[in-house]
Amino acid sequence: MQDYQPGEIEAKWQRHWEQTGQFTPDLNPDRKKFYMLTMLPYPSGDLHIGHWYAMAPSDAYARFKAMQGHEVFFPIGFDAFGLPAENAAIKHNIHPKEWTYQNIERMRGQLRSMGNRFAWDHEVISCDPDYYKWSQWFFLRMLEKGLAYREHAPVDFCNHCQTTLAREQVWGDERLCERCNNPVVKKALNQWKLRITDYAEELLDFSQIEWPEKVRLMQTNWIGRSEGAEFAIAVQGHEQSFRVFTTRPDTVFGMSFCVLAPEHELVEAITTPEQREAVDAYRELAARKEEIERTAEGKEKDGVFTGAYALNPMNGQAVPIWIADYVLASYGTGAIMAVPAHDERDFAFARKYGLPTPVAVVEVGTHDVPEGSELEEPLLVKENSVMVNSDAFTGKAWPSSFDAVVEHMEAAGFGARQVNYRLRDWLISRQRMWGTPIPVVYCGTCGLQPVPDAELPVTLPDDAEFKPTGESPLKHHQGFLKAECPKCHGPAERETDTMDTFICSSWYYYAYLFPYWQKGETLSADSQPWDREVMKRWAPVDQYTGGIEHATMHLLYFRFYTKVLADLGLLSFREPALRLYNQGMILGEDHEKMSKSRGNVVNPDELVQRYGADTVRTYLMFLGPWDAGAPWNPQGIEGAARFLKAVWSLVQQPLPEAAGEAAVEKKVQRALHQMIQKVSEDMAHFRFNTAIAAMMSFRNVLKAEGIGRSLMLESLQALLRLLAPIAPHLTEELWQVLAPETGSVHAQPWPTFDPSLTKEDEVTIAVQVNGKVRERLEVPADLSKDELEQQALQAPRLQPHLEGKTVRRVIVVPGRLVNIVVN
RNA sequence: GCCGAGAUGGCGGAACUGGUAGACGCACCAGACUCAAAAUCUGGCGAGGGAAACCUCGUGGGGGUUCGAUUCCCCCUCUCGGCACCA
Repeated sequence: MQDYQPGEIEAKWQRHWEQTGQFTPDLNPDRKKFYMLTMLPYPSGDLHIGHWYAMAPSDAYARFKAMQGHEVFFPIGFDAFGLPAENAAIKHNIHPKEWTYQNIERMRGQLRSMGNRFAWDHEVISCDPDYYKWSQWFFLRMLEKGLAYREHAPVDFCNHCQTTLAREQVWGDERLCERCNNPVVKKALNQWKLRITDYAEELLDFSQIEWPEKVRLMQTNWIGRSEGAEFAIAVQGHEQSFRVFTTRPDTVFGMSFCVLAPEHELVEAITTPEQREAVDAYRELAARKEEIERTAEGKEKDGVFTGAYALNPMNGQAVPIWIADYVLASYGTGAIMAVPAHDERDFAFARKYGLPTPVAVVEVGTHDVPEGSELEEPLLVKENSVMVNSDAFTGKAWPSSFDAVVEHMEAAGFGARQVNYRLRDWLISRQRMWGTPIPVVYCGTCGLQPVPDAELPVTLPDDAEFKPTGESPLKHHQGFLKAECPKCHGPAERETDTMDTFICSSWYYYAYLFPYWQKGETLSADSQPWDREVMKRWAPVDQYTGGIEHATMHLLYFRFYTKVLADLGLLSFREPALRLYNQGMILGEDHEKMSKSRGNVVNPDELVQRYGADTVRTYLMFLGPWDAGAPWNPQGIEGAARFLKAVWSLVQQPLPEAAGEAAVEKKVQRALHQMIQKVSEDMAHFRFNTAIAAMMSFRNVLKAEGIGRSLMLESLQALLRLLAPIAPHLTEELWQVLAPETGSVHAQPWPTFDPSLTKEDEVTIAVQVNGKVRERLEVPADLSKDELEQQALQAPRLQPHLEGKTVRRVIVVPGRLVNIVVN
């Protein structure tokens, strides 16, 4: 018998599968299609065990679906733009393109060693001009529709990476850059944004997709919808008024002051001469605070009185207008009505500055309405609140209190119902070179002009100079910079900002179906980015897999993009992926996140060298539930290796010659059908760990003496087919031993089970006395309830526990247990 | 602070709809094979008590519902993830 040599057989089958084109889908299949997608990797240079943990189980699922009769498309590509390439360029004096393609070449080999059924001939690399030409084309369409716009506004800027960042890329309390972990600062710049907020409402609707609750929740919170009212407040003695947003219009009679954000446009006009100095000083400080790193400083609220008064539109009462930086310029209207009696922040502010805290709502059923001055903490009631001290509205209870006030505002014409979102428009400008150029030019005469479609793509120069200035080399590359105005043909300057790389990954799953579509062809506004018929047949993605860390970034952007593309008339559906599964994270041996500095990184290449890809795959899937992630155990992999070796020897051994023993065969057959059932159910739900456990158990059953030739053959064939998605090479090699005439194991149908054969004919019944197991009885599975009760009551080992006691009750659960209640 | 997930042997984990807790694997112990080791095979393996039969305890802690709770309810502790002055 030959030894199991994974190195040889794995390389052999990988070559064979690719040469025979087994994994290239038929785009016009006569069977049901299945688009399986795993998040595309960034070509950092080395495949990490985390890539394996994400991709090998995805592959197993794709293979499982294929064996179940689907035409499966499981593509792969590279998210190839990004900052690391530029950093490498500066450090090693190599063009980012060169660095990136070298890495891709290396990672292709590593990815192939995994044995995945990737459709390599559909590979897409996002830094290829034939790819980003379409990113630019989409951008131009969005520009026409007003979905892309340029704005001068304060944005988050990372000094280390020398670029702006989207809100989603700024992390944590300390507001750190997602990439380099340095604190970001605020900077006012001209920046390109996409109107994702136009889609806020639709993005909250998950009814068309089956996504994990966790992601839906995170996206919902991120979008942050709140219902309320917006209304105008006049400034006493001024023409101007300002608008405020509130979720509690029913508390409007409790307004005792107003607060404007320091940047609010009205501050200048309404500040009185006496307050001018204090207000200016505060505004300056607030502005600096945004520039200075916003480290964890005390969160005590402070502010300054403007000297002006606002008139409560409900009753004409004058209240002071303050400025304070706890009111954000970027949310709502940048101004609030402060109702300190019913809001924690307003309360703290009011107490600090001695402002009144009048009560406007109380809990239903309150007899004595408290005096505002007596409050020790704000009165936070909503669902069970009733309005008090509120003129004609007194006595109105939630939720009609809300409606009554809003209806009054609408009738009187100073306010209306309003929905606000925390979601901000997507800032896509990056001051980096290694990204998709934004296809616009700036002309001294004509201003901003889009690059004509026929001139796409605007390509990156191959000869840019990389200096450690931190600035994008595009800014100094005359060949790139100089352009002709498409309108007046005078001299113009190209936009040097590039697009956020999340733009590339927002539509890559469509590009996979048509890699480098219309390569080299001239475009126009009427170009078609894909074959509509094939797109209709294959998209959207049936199953997407990837890490949860993208919940409010990529996973939000790509839903948004699909909706935009649908509105551009390019797609006939509005969600990119019907089902999503988020795998967990593989941790180091020390239960900590893997990192070079901790020295707990596991190198997959070494493991493949030592154990073979099949063993690595099997172990990764056996570790635990896929969505939970698990720590790596260097010894644990031995278990997977032993199991595969055992399967190897089991199949390589000569089949038994002697006839089977009926009793043994019955047991083995039952175990076989139970295994098929269990593995089928588990695979369908990504429960690879228990599927593998079931196969291990079955292999233990196959050790029994007395299994006849045909049952052994049937058992091994079933086992190989069930194991094929997990250990594709080993099973392929062994399949050629058992059934070479049928071709590849991966082309075999998934085994089916006979439910009648999974049933046990004898069961173990636990017999309890007062809930404690005292005996276990082997009885026929179909034994009647009464007989079961009788047998249980008579069981000899139970008698000492029944002696001298009265049987009060007997609970019989057929097939499970008998519980005798005595006292 | 708010929202979400979780806590089971030495370790990773399993357990249907409330019904025998610890499947499967790792580690460990003993035995077989071997001159020996590795590999492989066989058996054992939650804790405590007992010569044994067995008994008691045991799924983060406390309480509750139930004949019966890892599973349901209430309170608490800890861990992880997300958000964070969002009016």
